[in-house]
Amino acid sequence: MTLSEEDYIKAIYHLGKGKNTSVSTNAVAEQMKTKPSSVTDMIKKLSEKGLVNYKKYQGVRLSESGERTALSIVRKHRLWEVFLVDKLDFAWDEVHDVAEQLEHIKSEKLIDKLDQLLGFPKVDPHGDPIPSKEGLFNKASKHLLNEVSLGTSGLCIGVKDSSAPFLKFLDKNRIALGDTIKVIDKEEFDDSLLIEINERQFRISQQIASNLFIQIS
Amino acid sequence: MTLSEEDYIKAIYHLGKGKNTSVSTNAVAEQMKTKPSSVTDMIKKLSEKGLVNYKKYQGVRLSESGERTALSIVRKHRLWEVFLVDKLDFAWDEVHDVAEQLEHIKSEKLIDKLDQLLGFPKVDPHGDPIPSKEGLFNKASKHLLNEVSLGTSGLCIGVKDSSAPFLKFLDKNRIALGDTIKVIDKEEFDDSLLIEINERQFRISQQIASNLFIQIS
DNA sequence: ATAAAATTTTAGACAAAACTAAATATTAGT
DNA sequence: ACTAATATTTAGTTTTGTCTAAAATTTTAT
Repeated sequence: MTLSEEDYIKAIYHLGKGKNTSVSTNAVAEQMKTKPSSVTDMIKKLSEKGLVNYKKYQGVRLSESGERTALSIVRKHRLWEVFLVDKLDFAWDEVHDVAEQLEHIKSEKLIDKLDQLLGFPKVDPHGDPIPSKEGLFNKASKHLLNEVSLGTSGLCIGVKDSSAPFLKFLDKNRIALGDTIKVIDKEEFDDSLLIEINERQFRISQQIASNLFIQIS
Repeated sequence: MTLSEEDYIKAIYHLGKGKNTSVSTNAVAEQMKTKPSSVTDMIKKLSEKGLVNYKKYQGVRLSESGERTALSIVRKHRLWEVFLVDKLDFAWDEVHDVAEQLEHIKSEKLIDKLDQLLGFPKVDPHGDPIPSKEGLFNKASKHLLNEVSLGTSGLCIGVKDSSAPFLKFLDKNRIALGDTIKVIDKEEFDDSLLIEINERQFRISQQIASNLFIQIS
């Protein structure tokens, strides 16, 4: 597997996850910041290698083996993120680009030992689950904050958007994974929420709420 | 810098280090396991970028900036080796290939933090010095075991050949860095040595001796 | 000193992964 | 159902790093 092939597999995985449908050429092109024609070329190659199922004009879908490959890359990415935060004191908004490079390192032993060093973590610094070696997830039930009913409280366990600007916003507002969040009130006009975290009450917009996962107590 | 450019810079560095002379195209080709014509092409590119000094038919030599680049790669390689051995329990004969990949990861912060995590080591698991961020070495005086005079004793501080077979041989014979070695006798016929390590006396060939560095007490 | 041998460079090609422009297929709007 | 708009693929180039074969230069050996 070349670096580029791995990037495509990961892109197709992320675009297709959840939905049970195939991924369009254009969507992959946008994700990969490349042109649709380049995507077609690469998809053909991946298809010949049996990593994706592809019929002209019908989009792509990962095959069994493509899925395994994707999960192994995601596993590596997330373990490296944990390493960067737990062992090297990176902030959670600084890890993405480095993990993006580290995920391509080829050594099964390296990843097994890293997993061990980190104490077999189940989630990465953004609360995303780390697939096991066998490609299995912790399917913990989690809810977007903007979708839970008024009065609900729960543990903040993850973010949907893990871009640096959003994570920095959370830091600035002292919202961290592990905090208990309670939804006090909802404003009908703009769907903003009044929430309580550690005795503090404040208002967050719908955009913020729709990117925070909580586990309902 | 592409991956390939970095590999060439490193190869030229290793071939030229010590000697104060330029490196031949053929030598680089052999080291890189590629053809001389490919080397010529790459050298031209590196020369345009100011990383090497090159005149047709006269071999190459790293420029100031090429040297800095090489040292930064060597620093990364050796720090990762320490990480693999100290933190992930790799054996010293298993680290090379993985470090070869890790050395290309681009993040200054990553390397600084790694250095800190490891306690600012001065040498890698094979006893090779780790350049500082500024590209400075610990120029500890070390001697090849086959070159010291009879009766000399000292600390085993490094290996010249760090290939897996040689390192495995040392493990099997319970010779490790940090051991005190004394040269008891030398056989004129084949230049083999009778040495003493931890009360044990045994004979090693000239080939072995010429790949062990000691620091004379 | 010069011919033979070895080394190095040039020229021309190829594979991977990207691109642009043009052609083709699908989807959507009326 | 048919046309317009959109999405996708094809064809033909480009760039990077490699290769082979041939030409040029340097070194070695008589």
